[in-house]
Amino acid sequence: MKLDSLLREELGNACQKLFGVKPEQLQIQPTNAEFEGSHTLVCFPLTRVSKKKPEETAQAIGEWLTSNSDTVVRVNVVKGFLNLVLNDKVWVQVLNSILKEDNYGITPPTGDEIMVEYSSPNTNKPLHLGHLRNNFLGWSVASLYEAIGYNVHKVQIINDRGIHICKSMAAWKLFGNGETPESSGLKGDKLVGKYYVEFDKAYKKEVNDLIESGVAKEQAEKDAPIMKLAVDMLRKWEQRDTETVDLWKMMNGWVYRGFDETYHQMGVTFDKLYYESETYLLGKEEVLKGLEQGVFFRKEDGSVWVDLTADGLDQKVLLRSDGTSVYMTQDIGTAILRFRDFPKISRQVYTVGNEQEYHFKVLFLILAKLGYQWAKECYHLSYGMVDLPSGKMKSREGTVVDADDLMAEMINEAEAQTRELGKIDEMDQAEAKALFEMIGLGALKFFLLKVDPKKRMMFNPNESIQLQGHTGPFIQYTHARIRSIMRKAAEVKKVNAIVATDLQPQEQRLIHMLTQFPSKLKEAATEYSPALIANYAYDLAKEYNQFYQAIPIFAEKDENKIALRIALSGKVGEVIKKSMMTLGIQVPERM
RNA sequence: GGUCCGGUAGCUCAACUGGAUAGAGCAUCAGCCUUCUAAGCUGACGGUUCGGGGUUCGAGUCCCUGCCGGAUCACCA
Repeated sequence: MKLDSLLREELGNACQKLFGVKPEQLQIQPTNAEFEGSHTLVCFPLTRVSKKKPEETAQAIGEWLTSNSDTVVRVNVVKGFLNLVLNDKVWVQVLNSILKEDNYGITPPTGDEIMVEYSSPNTNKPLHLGHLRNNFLGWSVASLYEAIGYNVHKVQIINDRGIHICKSMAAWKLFGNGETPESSGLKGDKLVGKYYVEFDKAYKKEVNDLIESGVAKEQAEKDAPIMKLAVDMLRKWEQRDTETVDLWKMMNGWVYRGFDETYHQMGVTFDKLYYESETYLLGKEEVLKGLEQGVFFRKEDGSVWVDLTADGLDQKVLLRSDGTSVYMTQDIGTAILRFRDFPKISRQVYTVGNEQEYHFKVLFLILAKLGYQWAKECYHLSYGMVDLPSGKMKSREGTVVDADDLMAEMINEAEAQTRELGKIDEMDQAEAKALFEMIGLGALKFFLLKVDPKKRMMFNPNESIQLQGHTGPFIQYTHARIRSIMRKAAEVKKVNAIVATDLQPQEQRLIHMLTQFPSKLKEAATEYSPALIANYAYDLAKEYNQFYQAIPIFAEKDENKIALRIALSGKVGEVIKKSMMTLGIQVPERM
C-alpha cells in the first residue's frame, strides 16, 4: 500500500464531495516539526475550486476527513495549511507492507541500459582530490541507476595519446637513467608524473636560456630542445616507430598499474576501458566523412572546422592543418564507438568537470549535425571544482592533494580515533583493518558526495577529516548500533506481522521516512545527484538516533511494541545500508 | 568584453523545485553514560538568504538591475 497515493485519493474524494471537482494537483508536504501531524495539504491553490478563503477551505476538508475517513484521526489548520494526523493503524499497515518487501526500494532489472563515464584521467599525472570527487560521483550515479533497474555500463576513456605523454617520455629518456617503479620503489603513476614535472622544469630553463640569448619568446618555446624531442616522439609514435611505441607502452603500463592500485583503494571498477589511441582514428574518419557531406568545412591551410555560429557558439577546429586530430576529434570517435558497442543504451553520461561545459556543448552539437539520433541522449554530468583554503589546486604550486595520500591519511585518522575510543578490543586484526578503511573512506566519500555536484566545494584538509556530526561515520555508527540491536533481537521470538498498537512520534516519523526511500532513489538518479541520497541517509540516521535515545526497546513490556521496534530498526538499518551502497560506502556490523 | 555558473549563521553545507517562524554539522557554552554502542542525545547562542526594484495570497527560490567570486571563449587536454 502506498501511503502517498492513499492520501491523495482521500483528499481528492473530499474535494469532490465538498466542491464538486477533483483537483488535478494536490500539494502535499511534510508537516513542520512545530505542528502536530505528518502530512500537510497546502490549501491556497484550492481556493479557486472551493470559492472559500484558504483557512475555510482547509477547515472544510479537515472536517470532512475526520468524520468520513479512517486514515485521518485529527487535523489542525494553520493559515492555509491543513495538517493531518494519521491513524496509527495506517502507520502499522504501511510498515507491514514495507517489511514484506525483501529488497525494499530497489527496482528489479527493467532491461533499460545506460552508460556512465567517469575518471578518464591523463596518463601523465597521478590522481588527485578532484579525481576523487569525479570517481565517487560517477560510481554513485551508476549505482543509483542500478538501484532503479538499469543495466549500467561503467566506462572511462584513457587519454594515452598525445603530446603530454611524450613529454614524460622525453624527460625519462634524458634524465631517467633507466629508472623503473621497481628500481625506485615509486608507484608507476607517481614515477611518470615525476618525469612530467622534470620535463616542465627543463623546458622552462631551456626557454629562458634561449630568450636570454636573444631568441623571441614564441620561437624559444618551439625551439627548446626538450620540446623538440617530445614533438619528434609524437610524430614517431604516430608513424608506429618501434622504439617509441615500446617506450610508450612501457611507461603507460607503469601508469596503469599505479592507477589500478588507486582505483582498488577507492573501491571503483570499470566494465570497459576505451583508449584514445584506439578511437582517435575513427574520429578522424568521421570528421572527413562530415567534411564530404558538407557538415564541416576546410580552410586554406588545410585545417577542418565546424561552424557553430548559428547555434550561438564559435567556429571550432576538428583537424589541424597538418592533419592530426585534436581532443574533440577523438571524443567524436569515442562516442560513436560506444553506441556501436552498446546499441541498447538509452543514455550516455559523461562525468567531467564544469570547466569542460563548452566542450561538451560543442561535441553534442557536432554529433547531432553528423546525423546521430542519440546525440540528444548524451548528458554532461558537470560538477564543480574542489577548492582548497588556499584556493584552486595548482600542480605548479605544489598545492595538489594526492588521492593516494589523502585516502591513506583518512584511514590513519580513522584508526587513531577508533583506537582511542577503544572500539576494537573484541576484533581480530583483519576485522579492525577492514573497519579503519571503511570508516576512513566512508568519511571521505560522504564528504565529497553530500554536496550538490553542480556546486564547487571547499575541502579543508585540516577540518575535513572529521568523523562526528554530518559525516559518513555517523551513519555507519548508526548502522552498527542497529546491527547490535538485531543481534540481541535474535533471542526474542519472531512475529509474522506487526499488530496494530499506539505509536510514538519517533516511530511514526521513521516509518514516514522509510516510505520516501524509493522516490528518493529515483529522484537522486534522475537528477544525477548522490547528494540527495547522502542527505536522506543522514536524516534517517539522525532520526533513528533520536528514537534510539528516547525509546527503550527491550525494556518494553508489550511484546507487540518490542516486535514493532525491532522490525522497524531492522528496516531502517537495511535502508541505511542500501543508501550508503549507492554512494559506494560500506557499513560495518560493529564499530 | 561575450556566454554560463554561483553568493544562505563565524566556517562547511541543506531547504521536497513558489509555501508556514530559512534548517543541519563544525566551532562556542550548558546538561545526559549502573539502562539496547556517548563516533550518540538534549538545550543555548548564532540570519537584512550580496544590494535595489518587480511579479502574487506567499519569493532564498521566478523576472529586471547593480556588486562580488569562479569557469569558459586555443590548430591545449
